[in-house]
This record gives sequence, structure tokens and C-alpha cells, in this order.
Amino acid sequence: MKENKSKYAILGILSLGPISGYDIKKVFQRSVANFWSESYGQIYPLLRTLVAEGLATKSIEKQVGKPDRHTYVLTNKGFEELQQWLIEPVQDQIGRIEIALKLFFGHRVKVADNIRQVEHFREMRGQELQALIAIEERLKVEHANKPNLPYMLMTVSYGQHVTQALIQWCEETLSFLSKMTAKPKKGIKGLTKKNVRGDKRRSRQSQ
Amino acid sequence: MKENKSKYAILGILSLGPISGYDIKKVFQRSVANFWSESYGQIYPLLRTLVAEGLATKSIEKQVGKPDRHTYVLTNKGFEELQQWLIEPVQDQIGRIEIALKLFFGHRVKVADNIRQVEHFREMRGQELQALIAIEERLKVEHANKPNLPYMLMTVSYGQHVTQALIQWCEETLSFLSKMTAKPKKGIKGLTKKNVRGDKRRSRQSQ
DNA sequence: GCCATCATGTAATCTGTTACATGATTAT
DNA sequence: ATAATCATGTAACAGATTACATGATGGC
Repeated sequence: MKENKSKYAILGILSLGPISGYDIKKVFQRSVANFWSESYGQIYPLLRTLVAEGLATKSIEKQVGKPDRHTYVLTNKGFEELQQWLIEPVQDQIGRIEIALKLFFGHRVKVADNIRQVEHFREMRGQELQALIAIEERLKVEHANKPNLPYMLMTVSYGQHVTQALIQWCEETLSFLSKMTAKPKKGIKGLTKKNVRGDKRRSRQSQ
Repeated sequence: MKENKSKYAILGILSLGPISGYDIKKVFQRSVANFWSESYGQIYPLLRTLVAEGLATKSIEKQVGKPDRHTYVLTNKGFEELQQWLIEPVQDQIGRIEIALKLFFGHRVKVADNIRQVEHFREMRGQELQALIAIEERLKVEHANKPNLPYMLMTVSYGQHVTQALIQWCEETLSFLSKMTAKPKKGIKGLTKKNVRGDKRRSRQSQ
């Protein structure tokens, strides 16, 4: 039904104050980078259409030595459209999860390969969690008593909860996988390239 | 660096046995739908290139009354390419999380609107968790002692962990939000359209 | 001299979904 | 009758990234 999330993402940034396309990219990188991003190829054409639709106005600042700054300001209509989107319930879409896909076909490689994969994933999550904790601390200091601080913290908390859960999942999956290496049973024992390919013959109905 | 996950997804399905493009879609829907999907517009052209690259071979089965079935079989080269991808560490990409984006701009609407948003999200997660538990039970019965059952269960567990964490986050966020309704402080109290828009003047440096 | 930053934008490319075209069979 | 399933595929569109073009300033 409703399309173009990028449009609303930009409307949201514009609601924070007058800003240029160049700076919009920076704001994305510095604030919502954990769960959202936009490229210039999206931003600049979209700003044009926002103006065409009467959701924003544009004014040009002359600068010495530097290129002109094209500054955009949200209109009332634009602000209302943003609000309308904000209260609309999110439609959940199935994201593509690469590690899950790889693990789904995990029996095509050695158990040790899967262990390595999950270990690497866990390390990345560990780093991510540390980063999210650092962001939380930074926000509390830099945005102290700003009205949107609570909302910023909620989004950081979202990331922390998910990342923490993934680390937990890694631990459980790793202990499960190491049990598989310890006592491999029929179909896993003596895993060779030839044996693995041999699965193909009896697999059409394994879906 | 490495591109086209769809290609490996299809190679993975092919590793389960000879199959047609039509059935590949079904297998996606019936097995990995929670974290992956492919459309015909991806599958059919990709099968053609897989054959061109020598990663699969094609043979046509004539059927009475029904259209021909084009059946694809993985080659050794294709199997090796799949294995190579499976052991490669996943590169993590920042997915777009709509509810986080909406909440990030939550101070642009009423606290009650954000509460409604999170409540709806929690209900969806609740349903999702129930579905994942049902899938787990179904897999344990239908795929009992199949060699890839453990790997299937790991992917289901992934979803369960994340979904459970999101429900937890919803609870915490909701209690936080209701505290905000109880005692709204400066900048939140007396929220009117005019006051909200007024934020714009001091917001360029709030990034 | 060279690279990064400022600042705009476009074009090419990639990835993915949706809708359509075809046409027979089977179930309601 | 009509809808769904079987089965292939393409074309049109949508969404997004990357690389490029332009050109000045300022730091190493």
C-alpha cells in the first residue's frame, strides 16, 4: 500500500530544522546509522519532489569560496504528512538474514565451518553491543534534557536488545554445534564431498 | 565485494536435489520464508545464468496436459561455489528498521500515538513468536532424523531469540512511555502543532 | 602536489517485486 | 462458470547504491 519510506525519513530529518541535502546525509550517518541510511542518489531527487509536492520549500544561500547551499524547510503540509506516517502502524517485511540462510544449508559444509561462522558472527555482535552502549552514554551527555532524547534512547535500546539476543543465540548454537562434532550420528559421520552430494537422490521430498 | 545472495540461495536449494524454477519458489515459501524469499523475476533469469556459468545443468521433462518441467541439477562446480560461500563470513549490513525510525521522530506526535504504535508492534511479535514455536514443533515431527534438521532448528531459534527480545523491548518501552504521559516535563507538556514546529529554530545543532 | 572536505547533482547499474501472457487441468 | 494450480517466462516498474562530473579551499 504505502511506499517510499525514504521520503518519510527525509521529512523526519527536515522536521528537525532547515537543512541541506549534503547535511541530511551527515545527519543520517550521525544519528540513525544503526537502523537507517540514505544515499545522495535518493536524497537529492527526493528533495526536488518534496518541493514539487509542497511538502518543503527551498532557498539558496550564497557562500564565499564554497558552492551554494540549498536549504530546505518543511511546510505545514509536509509536517502533517510526516505525522500521518508516524501514527500509521508499521508493516513488517521479512528481512533477508544471511547467517540464517548459510546455517540452513550448514549440512553442506563441515560442522567446524559452521562453528567458525557463528563465532565470527558473535564477535561482530559483541563489538556492535559495545558500540551501542557507547552511543547510549554519548547521547545521554550530548543531548541531555533535549525533548527527543527519550526517543533516541528507545531506538538505541532496540538495537541493544536485539544484539544481546543474538549473542545469546550464538552461545546456544555454538554449544549445540560442538555437541554435533563430539558425537556425529548417521548422515553426519564420515562427511565427505561424495557422501554429501549423494543426499541429492533422496531429497526432493525433504522439503 | 561479494554480490548476489540470490544466486547462492538458489544454489543452496539446488543442493537439496533436482528441482524446477516453479518448485524453487515453493521451497522458499515452505522452508526459509521467515528470513528469505525470492520471486520468479529473480529465479528464472538466475537459473539461466547458473547454467551459462556451468553451475547447474538443465533438462526438460515432458508432461501430459501440463506444461514442460524444466529441471535443474547442481554441478560439482556449482556445489563447490555454494560451499565457498557458506564458509565465507557474513558481511553485516544495516537493515532498515521502520519502527525505530518512527520512534526516533516520536516527539513529533503525541506520546499516546507512540504507545499505540509499540503496542501494535508487540502484538505482531507475539503472533510471530507463536508461529515460530509452531514451526519448531512441525519441523521436529516432519523432519525427524533428517540430517539437516539441526540446522533448520538453528534458524528457527534465531527468529525466536530475536522476536522474544523485541517483545521484551516493547514491554520496557511501553512502561517508559507511560511514565512520560504521567509526568510530562518541559518541551513535552502542552504539545501543540505550533510548539512542535517551533523546535525547528534551534535544531540545526541538535544533530 | 595530493588528498579531504564542501556541495550540488546525474547516469549507470544493480536488485527486486508485480503484473502480465500463455494455456491446459482439476476442483468447487 | 470460475477459480485455483501447474509451469514457464518477460516487461515494466521501483528502490537503492556507486561512480562520476564540477570546482574551490585548506591541510599535510
